[in-house]
Amino acid sequence: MTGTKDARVRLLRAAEAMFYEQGIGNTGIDALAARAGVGKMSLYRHFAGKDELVAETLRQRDARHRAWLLPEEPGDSRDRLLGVFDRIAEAIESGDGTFRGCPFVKAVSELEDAAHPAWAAAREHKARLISALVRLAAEAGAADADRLAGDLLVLIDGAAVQGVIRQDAAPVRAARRMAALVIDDATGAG
Amino acid sequence: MTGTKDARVRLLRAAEAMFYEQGIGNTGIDALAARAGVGKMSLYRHFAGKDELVAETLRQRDARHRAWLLPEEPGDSRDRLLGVFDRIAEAIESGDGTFRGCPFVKAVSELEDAAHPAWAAAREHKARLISALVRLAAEAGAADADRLAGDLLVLIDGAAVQGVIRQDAAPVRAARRMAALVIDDATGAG
DNA sequence: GCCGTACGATACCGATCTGTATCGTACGGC
DNA sequence: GCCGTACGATACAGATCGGTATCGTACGGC
Repeated sequence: MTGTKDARVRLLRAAEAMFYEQGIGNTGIDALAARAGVGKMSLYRHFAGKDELVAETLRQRDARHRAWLLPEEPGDSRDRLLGVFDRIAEAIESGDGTFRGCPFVKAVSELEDAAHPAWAAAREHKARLISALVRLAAEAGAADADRLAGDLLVLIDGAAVQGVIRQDAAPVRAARRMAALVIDDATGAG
Repeated sequence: MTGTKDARVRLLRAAEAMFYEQGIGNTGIDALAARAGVGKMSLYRHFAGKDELVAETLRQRDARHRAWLLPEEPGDSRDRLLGVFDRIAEAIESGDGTFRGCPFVKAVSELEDAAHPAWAAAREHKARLISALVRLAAEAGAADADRLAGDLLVLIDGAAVQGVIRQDAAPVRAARRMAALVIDDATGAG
């Protein structure tokens, strides 16, 4: 390996940013390698091709994205569940038009072929996110934790999509309100 | 005009289908003209370019899409609002993997540039859909019809996105349940 | 019956795409 | 100190992209 940060991680970093900012189809291999400061052939030395790079990018992002939405912090389970919407609202308000929605939804939406490896990565991410939500829902005392987690994921994705189309956090706050309603309904709180 | 159905409408029909099925970026001009049974030059006789064709396709789809989600039918306003989710669930269950989510969300998600004419078309569609929802929400007796309509749109888009990723109508039914909860909460029903 | 025009077909343009081949080179393990 | 290897750079291949130019033609208005 060279003294530089390893071509592989530089490629993954550049790919993650460019795929998210400009779209996967609109990001060429040459531009990607250039931004990574890497020879084009290094891409094909480390990945089978662009599709595999896309999938690996999402796989790497999975844990980070979940940690961002549900950081490990002490606190009430209900607050942590609602915190997801605060993270999204912050991203919309602080980022100067940088927010482009859930990276996994975005990727899947661009890659029509459900057999694309990115689809598997996206589904795996959503499954793991659901697992985390189920755990918190159970901690919060939900009668049906699975159901509550599924409900929350609908609200999360809805909030992200609406937040993108209108560049506004208002729909996210609406989702947060509904989330509180649904949580309280599921936990028998008032 | 020739005896055929007018090149313009054939192009719009083919474009709408292909853009939705395979994505905008993945649909080439040549393939599009071929599927429309039209010479390639006819496309540029009727539209300024591909971008304008994309936008016009969405503009044409707007009214049809809203009529599909909220058909003009007699009946309780609350039922009509909830019917939106039944339409989506039907589309997922009947279509053999054909459902790919809201066409406007899909287009916007693929076209990064917010200045693309398709963005304006998508926003206009969502605005008109909101107006229709506000009207029904008011009819249903919502204290704050604007707020209820916004909430419902979050649920609608969330349902569509989740329905696509998992090819399953379960998230749509979850959204419908939440919609009922939110409507009753807003109208003081129980 | 003639003329204008919208048409389908096709060849072409320059740009860009993914992926490959081939360099010279600089660094690390032994 | 030498050798293997991972590297950056670059040229190239074959395909496809959006868009233009140029045909011959068939139809409708008058």
